Amino acid sequence: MPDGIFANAGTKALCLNGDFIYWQNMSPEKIKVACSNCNLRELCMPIGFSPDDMERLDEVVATRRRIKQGDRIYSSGDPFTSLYAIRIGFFKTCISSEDGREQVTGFQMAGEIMGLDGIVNDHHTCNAVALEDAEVCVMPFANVEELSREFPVLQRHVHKIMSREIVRENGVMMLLGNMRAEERLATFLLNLVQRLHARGFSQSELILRMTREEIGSYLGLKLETVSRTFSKFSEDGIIEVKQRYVRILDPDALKKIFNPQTC
Amino acid sequence: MPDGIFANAGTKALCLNGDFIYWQNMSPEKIKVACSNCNLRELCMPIGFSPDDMERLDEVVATRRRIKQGDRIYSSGDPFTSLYAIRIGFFKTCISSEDGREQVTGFQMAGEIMGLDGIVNDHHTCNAVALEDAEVCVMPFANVEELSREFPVLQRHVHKIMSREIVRENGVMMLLGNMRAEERLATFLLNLVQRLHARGFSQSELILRMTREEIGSYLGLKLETVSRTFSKFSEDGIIEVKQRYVRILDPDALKKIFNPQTC
DNA sequence: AAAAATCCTTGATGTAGGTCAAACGATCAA
DNA sequence: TTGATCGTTTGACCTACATCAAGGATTTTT
Repeated sequence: MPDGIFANAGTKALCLNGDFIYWQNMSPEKIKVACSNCNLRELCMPIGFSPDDMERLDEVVATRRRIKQGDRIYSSGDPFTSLYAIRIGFFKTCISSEDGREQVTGFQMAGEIMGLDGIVNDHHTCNAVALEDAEVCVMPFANVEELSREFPVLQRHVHKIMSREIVRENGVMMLLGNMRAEERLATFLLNLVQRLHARGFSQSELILRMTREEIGSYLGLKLETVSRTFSKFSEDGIIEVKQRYVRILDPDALKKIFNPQTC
Repeated sequence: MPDGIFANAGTKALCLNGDFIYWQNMSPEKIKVACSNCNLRELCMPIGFSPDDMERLDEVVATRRRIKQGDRIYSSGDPFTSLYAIRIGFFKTCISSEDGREQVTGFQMAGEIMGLDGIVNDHHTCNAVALEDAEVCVMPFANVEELSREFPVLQRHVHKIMSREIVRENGVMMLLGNMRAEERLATFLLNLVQRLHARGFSQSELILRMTREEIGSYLGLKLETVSRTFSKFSEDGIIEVKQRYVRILDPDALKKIFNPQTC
């Protein structure tokens, strides 16, 4: 199956990725680091700015940073300085307890913002690990706050991003507290594919960037259970799985598992 | 055992509650609604303001609102207008899925801020239910944002509050995803008593304001398991339980359960 | 004060998912 | 090409917690 620069290359990948390919052929130094000419800005920046304002807004982004697969943007305990907007790549955030247990707290893809956990204590409390080679926009939080004071629409945007994360985590609590394995995995798949679709990818095909163990950690399941549940879905004709490749054959069935009543 | 106006009346309750009693004897209309003369402000407002600034800051709080036990400040679906700072009382926040399953997402006490979930979609996504008669300060979010632009220290404070909630929920994910029943309940008790202690209450005694079922919902357990785990702790001499009353006899043992390695 | 409704406890039994183990497939380095 | 490593699948068995049930305690209603 095809696999592009982007996290999850489906049939639609190329049309969205055209300028990324162009961009990849340039050295990072030559790129104008600016939101105003970034084709992801409607994902990570507020919309409805005037061209003039947009130029001022470019000041939030200081630099870009490349992160190799397996490397971290930041680790638990690191001093907090910046938020990070994902340009390319796929990340997980995780925390680990003193006795070594790891909990994946989220998976992040292009256009999403990372680092919010660091604000409260001026230090990060989780690790942000690249699950594939990635690039992020570094937004020093001082810049974000300063411009937020100037631009109410940016201020509102920052608040919404944080609120969205709170609401997302509420949903994960529901998942971990109340759902059974099949429901958890169905929810997970539907959420992933929905976010990918919003980025121009297929709504039926995806390449998982994470291991069964990482999925399990996020969903509060062991990797064997994740694997078995994938197999179960496959036997039931709901999905087609081959290692990291997943094709959703019957999305309604997935939604039905996720919510038996309404569908 | 004594029980005051406040959520959890321990031995220290009275010394902190003196002016609350005074306040309760006044009609709410006569109270000057202001942070500047609120003895909880160091909990819900940034510190280090000049008296002049403090006066401006009083503008964030529009009114106060009393909520009877069992009533809600807001429900899922309600339009979002304001944040709420708890003055008196104890709350739970919860979400419920279409098929009726309820997930308690948090318990909130005096000085804590509620309503952040509503920012992202201009509607609330959870219910805020008073577990005892309560009173909150209503802070219209437009005021908060406006003053945030004017006062960087308030802006930073708002960001920290939201970040703190994100970090808290990360911790709950670890709890729900990785811990066993005893660890969950031990963590829960230690957290509760620590927050109460920060408010001047005993660090060994508390009155639970929530049912076993609500604790169970928060911890991803059934009420019977919560009850059994309480009994187990009691048999082991770690705590003393009598219905809603809990006395922690051996806090180190609780910490050990919570984290077997370090203690 | 009696009745009703909640909430809590405890016992008996069931099961979803964990644990342990083995084998298979894919990837990568030599 | 071969061996090593890592991730995945699948089977057999086990256990922590859920479920079902009954009785007791506490609070609320009448």
